Amino acid sequence: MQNPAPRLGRPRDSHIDQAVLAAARELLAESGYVGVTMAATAARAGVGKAAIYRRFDSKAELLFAATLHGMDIEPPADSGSLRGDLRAMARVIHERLTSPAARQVIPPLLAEMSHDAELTGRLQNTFVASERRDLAVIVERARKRGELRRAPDPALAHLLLGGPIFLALLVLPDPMDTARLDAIASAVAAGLTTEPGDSPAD
Amino acid sequence: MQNPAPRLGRPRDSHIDQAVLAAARELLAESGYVGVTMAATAARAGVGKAAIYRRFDSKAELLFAATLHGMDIEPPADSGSLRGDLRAMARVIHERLTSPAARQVIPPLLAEMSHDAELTGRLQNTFVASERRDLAVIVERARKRGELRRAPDPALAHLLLGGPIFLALLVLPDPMDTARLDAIASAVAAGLTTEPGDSPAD
Amino acid sequence: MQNPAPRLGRPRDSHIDQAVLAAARELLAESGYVGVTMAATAARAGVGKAAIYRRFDSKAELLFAATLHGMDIEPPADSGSLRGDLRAMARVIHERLTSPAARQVIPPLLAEMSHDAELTGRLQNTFVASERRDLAVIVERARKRGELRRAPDPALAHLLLGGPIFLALLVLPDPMDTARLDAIASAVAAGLTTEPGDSPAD
Amino acid sequence: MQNPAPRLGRPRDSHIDQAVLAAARELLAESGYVGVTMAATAARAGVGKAAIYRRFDSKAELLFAATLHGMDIEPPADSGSLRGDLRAMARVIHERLTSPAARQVIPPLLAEMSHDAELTGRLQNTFVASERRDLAVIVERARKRGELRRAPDPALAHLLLGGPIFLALLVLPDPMDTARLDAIASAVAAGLTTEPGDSPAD
DNA sequence: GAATAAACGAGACGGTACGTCGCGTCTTAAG
DNA sequence: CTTAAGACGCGACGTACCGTCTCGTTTATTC
Repeated sequence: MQNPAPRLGRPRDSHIDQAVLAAARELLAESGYVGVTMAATAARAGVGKAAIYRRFDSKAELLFAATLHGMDIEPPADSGSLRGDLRAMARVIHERLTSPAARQVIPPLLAEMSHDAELTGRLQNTFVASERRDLAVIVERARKRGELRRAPDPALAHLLLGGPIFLALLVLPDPMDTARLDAIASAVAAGLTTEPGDSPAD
Repeated sequence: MQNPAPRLGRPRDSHIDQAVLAAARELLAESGYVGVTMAATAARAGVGKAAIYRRFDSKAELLFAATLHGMDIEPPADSGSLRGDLRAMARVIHERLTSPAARQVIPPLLAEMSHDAELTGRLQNTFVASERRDLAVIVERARKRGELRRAPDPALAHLLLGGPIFLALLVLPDPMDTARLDAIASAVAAGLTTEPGDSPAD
Repeated sequence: MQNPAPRLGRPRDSHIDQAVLAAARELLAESGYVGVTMAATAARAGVGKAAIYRRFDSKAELLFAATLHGMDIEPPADSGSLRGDLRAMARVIHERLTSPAARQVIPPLLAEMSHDAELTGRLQNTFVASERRDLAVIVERARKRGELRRAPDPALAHLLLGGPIFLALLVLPDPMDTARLDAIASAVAAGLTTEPGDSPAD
Repeated sequence: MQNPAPRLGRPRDSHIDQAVLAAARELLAESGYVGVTMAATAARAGVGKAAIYRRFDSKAELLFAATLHGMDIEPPADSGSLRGDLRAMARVIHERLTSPAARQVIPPLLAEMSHDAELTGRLQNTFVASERRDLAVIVERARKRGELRRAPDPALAHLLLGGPIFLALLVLPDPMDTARLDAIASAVAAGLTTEPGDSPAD
């Protein structure tokens, strides 16, 4: 995305924003990430290519905005237990990652990250930051509940919970079922609950 | 890669295999995945493009072969405990994923997977299958040792252990340190050890 | 150019006319015809693009107005001989065509003529018509003087005198010197003086 | 055009040369210079754009090659008189300039000359140089015949004869008829025959 | 040893997306 | 109604890269 606030001259037509994003989503669904073309998107939206490039610096930014931007996750409700909270959280994370659009778009965007710092920031912000924030809440809740003696690093919790989902999305052929999702959440809950010193050998 | 066995005519020059792979690795280090060009690779190797395409079906296959192929992981030694085995395994997985070449190459290859079934198989075989096999050994060992009452699904173990490492590689800016790697392994060990029914709410 | 006479609402700011033309001339000198951009001209003049298009229909019209319009040639003084008159006329024509601005602008405008009838008319009026008129005067003067038995077609005279100057401007690398200009005028004078039937073979 | 002589690798397909030039000529006839598009030319020729750019540096070079290149004028036959030779020469020049393709292409190419030195050379070579050469022959023939005491500068002769034709082509609406062409040639013959000192006032 | 078959270096080829740029029009708010 | 600013539709440009094909040449195996 680009700078949002000019106050002089003709203002951006917000209908175009919507038309472009919609066109991009349609083409993505029809032809996949590679099949989405700036020219085709412009044509589908009834818009000039320049109008797109005025809003998005690149195809990657466009498709990010069309699919992932604003897909905020809701703050997790208190289920009464750490494990319950993690299960809910796992489902939320999973859901967000496995929408058809997201499945199409995430791998190429991850590939783009190496040459696009701005996109990198955007992706990290969308996924990592918000999820860590929510996990911090969950973990703190568990500590207050007495399930945890000390609240572990939310970043660790995020890796433990989100990592398996992420890996499954990217390299496994078939989507995960709820049972497996719950098994992951349970294992993470157990892993977080057990103190580092609890195990016999260290 | 392609079929290896014609027996007529001039045989393949095996020097070329090496020269091409070396050239690809050099260019990858210099310019990143996108910067690697088949033409440049051929030129650098002192070779025609056809000689490359005779060996590799596509740029993706070439770079896979140049960086990831044959990077087999050694079967994990018995450390005496599940947690110790997982720590060793975590380090092995991490090491393999974070070589400079692998970091450059993995994201684009993941993106390529959607339109290249052969590559998909190759990647899954290299990463998922071998790691699952090794984890199966580890888990079975722990069961025999008495650490686990029932051996959990190796696929689950793989997701739990490999997922966090994978996620960190792809979306986090900085590499993981050993402490975090160990923390992950410990948490996974605890998660696997705790029976599903042990927790109060299920 | 466009219709000059609105009488309602805010009157045109005549400072803008000058600023635009000056900006166009500056940019023309700096960057040549192609390098002149409507946007850049507007910016240089401190003016909106609309203010330019309100005055000129196109880039071609603008640059015509900025460089050639009003460049009227003075009626030729009587030098006492056809040859003298033609020499004076040749210099006038040459001078008008070889100002730096004119050299930059004439070839593109000639190219534009094929798709712009209005511009065609303007150019023909500026160059052909006025020069023919003046040549008609010169030729008629020569007839009265007795140098010519019959006044030849002024259009022919114009082609004979203006053509060589034009050709030199467009395709020759270096500008013409006065000697050559005089030689051309002399030859044309001789050519017009000699009756068609004077030559042996016809 | 570009360098003609590689001896390694796959040779240029000369069918493509012809197909591209033919396509360019067709499109030129259908849509005019501006209407000719590199993409359309490629499509029409059943060829990739790169194959065109490999042969021609720019649209201007392509259209030059498609219309004017190789349009050499034949050496003028001896008609027995300077005037006859000039008439023949005038017709040859006129004919070359007024083919439909040439009429379309010459004005834009003249406009391109200012930013394309190579094209400038090509055009000067095609038109100026060859015509001067032929005129030198004609003038020398006339001198030997005794029609001229001294052979005038062929460059001057070229300006006098070619200039009017050129001017008529570029700025006059309608094509010239043969009568006018002959009148020009006659006038030039007379102009060249008359010695500079013959006229009363110098 | 000649014939065959394939590999080889070089680079042309078809195709196609990219991002940029300019033109001339349109849309604001301000005057 | 004019102005400054600048967004808009359109569409061409020239570049780049992919993966394939075509040369002429080289190098083994097979007849």
